[in-house]
Amino acid sequence: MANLFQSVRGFNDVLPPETALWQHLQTVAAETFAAYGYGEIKLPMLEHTALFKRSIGEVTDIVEKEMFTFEDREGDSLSLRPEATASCVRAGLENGLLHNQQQRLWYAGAMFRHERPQAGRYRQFHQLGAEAYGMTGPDIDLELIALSARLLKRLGLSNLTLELNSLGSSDARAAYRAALVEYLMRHEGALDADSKRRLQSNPLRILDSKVPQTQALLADAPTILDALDDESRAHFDGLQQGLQDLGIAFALNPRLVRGLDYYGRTVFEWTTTELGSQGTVCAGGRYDGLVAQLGGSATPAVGWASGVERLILLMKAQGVVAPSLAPQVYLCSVGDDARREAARLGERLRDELPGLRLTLNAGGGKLAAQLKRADRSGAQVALILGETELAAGAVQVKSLRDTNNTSSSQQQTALWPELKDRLAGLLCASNGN
RNA sequence: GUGGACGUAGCUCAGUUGGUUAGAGUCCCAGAUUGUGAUUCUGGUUGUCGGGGGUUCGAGUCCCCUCGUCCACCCCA
Repeated sequence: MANLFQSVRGFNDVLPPETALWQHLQTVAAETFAAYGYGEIKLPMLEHTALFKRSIGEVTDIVEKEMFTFEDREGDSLSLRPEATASCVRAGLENGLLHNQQQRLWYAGAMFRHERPQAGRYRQFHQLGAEAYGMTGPDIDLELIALSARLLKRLGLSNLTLELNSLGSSDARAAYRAALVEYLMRHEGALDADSKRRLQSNPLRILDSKVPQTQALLADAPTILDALDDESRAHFDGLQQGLQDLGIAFALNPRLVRGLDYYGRTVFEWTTTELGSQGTVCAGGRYDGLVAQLGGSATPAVGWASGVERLILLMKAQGVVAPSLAPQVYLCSVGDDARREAARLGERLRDELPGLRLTLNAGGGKLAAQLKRADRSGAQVALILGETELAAGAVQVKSLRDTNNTSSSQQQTALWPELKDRLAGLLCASNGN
């Protein structure tokens, strides 16, 4: 054990039964995206490093110190994607998806960031995301938030807070940034070291500092919502109106900013207090400038991404149970002839009932041992095929779960042709939960 | 990247101020009726005490290094 290989730090295996939750999440997400007319886009995990520098921003933490970057055999600098929005825009431009048209896209996949691992934060992690292109008004911002709200709800999650802010136009943001810097400079002595450093590199990030002293200082700082330009103001008002129309509760948070440079106007986050310091479960916003910045014609865009591991963690914390993938039927056999017939019977039942989950006993064992495996497998019923049953063309159908039934209903003999109907009834019953 | 806690059978954990062949529960396997599980009883398997080095007559217990997990910071989904 000690000598075995270990996985790379922060790169985790996901095992059954947890994978059932992942499958459930994937299914619900695909259905929800489809319900809003979003099409799935599959994007590569590796891109030219320059794409991320250009989109996310040279001086962001992600680009400066968190990317898995390396040279390939030709000497090109490549990076494992730290997020998918840049790839999505690149793919949209490269495939002509963004030229004078609207697009609604979603993606799911692994992302890579070289951070110190922690629960809910891994070096390889997974995101689900949605992006919409070519729509300027707040209606599409609203749609994306409603979509995220529906997804979270359908996953069975609750106690989440939607935080909302607007970063305004780039001009308004620049003006606000200057005002904020000016204010903070006047109180520079009271700033923590990190914030002082950010004063130069990325002053807006000071807004979400956790240092109490800095927080106190920010209480009297100018707020970005007061600095909004008229157009952004109207856009933001429209979005809030829409959220009220749809009954989606939100909390305005003028300190909500993003770590990626391309965001402007609407930004939002779904947060929870049940996941320790990794409380953001879904986040996004508008990035109208990015398409042009990556070489396309000016194209408005909005999107969000959600951390799958965090969603799974929260689902577990809130007791969400995935539909069971455990076998419904476990087929036991006694004796060589019966074993061979059982294999045939198993295949036939799977032919007749395509949704059936049937485990065929393998590796021999006495009947007692086989039934023990049947029980542990989670199956509803065990089928027993021994020499007597083989001769009669029948099996014993033994219920493993109904404890309060009479013994006669717990085990009955059924002829092979009857099995399809017997098990079909079982399928309906167990799909219900 | 910074600070802290932790790392003992597959799993959950106990191992007193360093002292002989390292324990429990669970799981797994076998038996307790010859073809009947989940309950019960009996027996059995499993560990280089995360890895490496050091101190010591003696280290799971102390020291150093290293790897990993977790928490907070940081960052963000």
